Amino acid sequence: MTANAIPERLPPRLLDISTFVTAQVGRTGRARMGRMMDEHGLGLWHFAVLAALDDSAPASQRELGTRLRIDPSDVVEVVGRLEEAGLVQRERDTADRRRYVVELTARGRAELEAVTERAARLDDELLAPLDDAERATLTRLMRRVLAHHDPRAR
Amino acid sequence: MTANAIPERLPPRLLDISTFVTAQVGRTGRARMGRMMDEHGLGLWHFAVLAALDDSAPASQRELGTRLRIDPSDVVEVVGRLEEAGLVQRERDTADRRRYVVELTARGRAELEAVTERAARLDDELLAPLDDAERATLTRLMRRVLAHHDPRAR
DNA sequence: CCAAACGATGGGTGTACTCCAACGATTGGG
DNA sequence: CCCAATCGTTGGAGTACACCCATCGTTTGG
Repeated sequence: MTANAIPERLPPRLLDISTFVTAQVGRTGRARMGRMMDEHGLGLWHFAVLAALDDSAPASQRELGTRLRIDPSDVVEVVGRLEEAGLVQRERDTADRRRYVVELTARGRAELEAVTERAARLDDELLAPLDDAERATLTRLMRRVLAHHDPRAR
Repeated sequence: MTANAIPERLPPRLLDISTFVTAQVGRTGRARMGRMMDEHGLGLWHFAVLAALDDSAPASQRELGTRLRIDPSDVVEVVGRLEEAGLVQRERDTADRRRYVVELTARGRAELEAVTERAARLDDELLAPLDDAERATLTRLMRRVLAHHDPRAR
């Protein structure tokens, strides 16, 4: 009589809502990424900032903030930790001494490379049940969806 | 010179990570659902509980908790608000008077119906850039992915 | 009949994430 | 030369979420 008669199943109504399913998958994916970054002593934001610094030239902290939609107040902490870890370099702009010029260091670039590699592997784990073609399809569709809601994703 | 030279674009490195893209989409979807539920005076948990009560018979609060992975402590508040709103009925189990039997009321069922309808419309908005076939594909793939990570989704 | 188990409840903790107000330093325009 | 605006910075508020624990009434089993 101790056997639980309740099936450990989520309500069909919820499973029929793509938003719910997507949010759940996104949540677990984000959690895994977070745990992975923890092992590198960094948070998810740090990864985003490193990536932003890599793909476009050195930027001021404010530019980083607006680009990644992080509040300027929070950028301070993120860049600060990255600097402490020796992953970025922060120097006053000689032209405008109010702003900092934030730049990737060699170590920062290497770390970004390593994290990117691990992220790709986590992606594989997340989409494990899908074959290559299905993963490509899913990724393509999701990117279109994201681009529709966030112009920055184009 | 006031024109911002920084492109309002997310770093390609991030966009190449399915986990990131999925998490972003999930975030906006969840936010929209939350706003919608707010208009009904409820939170996302309340929707989940109503759905759980609808699809399977009346359950105890503990069963609801384990099924939806909500801490028993938190179930109390959710069910409490639902009862205040007249959407569920809470009575002592005559067989085991320790437990409550939580049940949907007529109003609760109607509210669930209304919320489900609105959720479906929000789903359409979320997947707006995709045609019907693509939406079906995406939903199917995402459900398989979720099922892989959460046995309750099968 | 009494100790152990169970469900419901209330309270509190810790952690992210987001946002806002204010300040010193600096710049550029009037 | 002065004043408004900008940048980085500090500090803190607010919310959401997931936990954990102590308590109380009830039931169960020896």
